[in-house]
Amino acid sequence: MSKDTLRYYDRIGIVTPSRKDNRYRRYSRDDLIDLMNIQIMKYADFSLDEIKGKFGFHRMENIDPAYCEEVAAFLDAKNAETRKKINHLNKVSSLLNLAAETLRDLNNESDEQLAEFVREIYKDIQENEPEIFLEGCD
Amino acid sequence: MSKDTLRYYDRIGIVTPSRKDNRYRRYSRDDLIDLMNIQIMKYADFSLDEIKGKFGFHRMENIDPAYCEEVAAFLDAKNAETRKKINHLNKVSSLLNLAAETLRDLNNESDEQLAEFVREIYKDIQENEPEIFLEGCD
DNA sequence: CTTGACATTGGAGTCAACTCAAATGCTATG
DNA sequence: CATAGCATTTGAGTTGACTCCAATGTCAAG
Repeated sequence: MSKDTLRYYDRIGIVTPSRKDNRYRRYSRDDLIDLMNIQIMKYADFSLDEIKGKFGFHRMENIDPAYCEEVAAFLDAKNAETRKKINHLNKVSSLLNLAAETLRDLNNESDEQLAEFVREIYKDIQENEPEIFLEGCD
Repeated sequence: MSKDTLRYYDRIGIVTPSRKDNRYRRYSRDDLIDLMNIQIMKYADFSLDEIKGKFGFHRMENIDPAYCEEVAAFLDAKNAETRKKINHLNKVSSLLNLAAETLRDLNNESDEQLAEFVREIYKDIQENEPEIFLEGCD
């Protein structure tokens, strides 16, 4: 992580190292553990806001089962989201495959296949835009 | 798409509808096809910049094979990227699973499993940050 | 004690893709 | 012909996670 990033995290209160009397930042072992956890969380696509809410985990004295369950549920939600993204990307990958194939081998029947697939995807897109009216559209 | 989005696309030159003498925008059939293609491209995670470069495809008179191959190669590159993302997200999903499980069932052996997996991921992260020196780090 | 290389701060800039606001123009309806 | 409800424009604001800058402070080596 860059210095600027660390200063930024300090500013927004995500990792606040202690200061000596010279005002220089000093990162404790626990701070470093926090930072490593943050890297992992970012890898898992958590926003800094989400991270800020959920993690004081190296102070492991107070393992409140209710809190654990809460966090677990949060992770589950994130996982559902993640699986949705994977689904989306799998479709994208198929689409790109088909499109490249079609481009390379024109007047193939893959043309119609591609068109069909695009229609599928178009339905997906429209589902995410509920209040669009199709009357008079063609 | 919102009006503002359409105006924005016009501004940046992605879809430029014709104007009547009243200066109102008028979208032709081809414009609409462009817009639909753009929706598909966005679904496939192309940036507007990428879209701007690569698409005049409804004017299908000039099917230059060399150009087709170029675009196909571009799609292939995008696909490789997409597969990488899928890979990443699959790992994330496993991680979230393991983490939730571990949280729900503490002092289980899944704890060590999780730790191992996190170490794996940490390697991944470090590979993307080549010039970090580990001397003296623990 | 000077110098160079760090550290500190507040504040501004960056990116993409919109989104919003204010001032003004056009048009269909009563 | 007044009015409502659209359209137009320029230009600024939004978001998240940094990134950069200038002005200043601190420290270790020579």
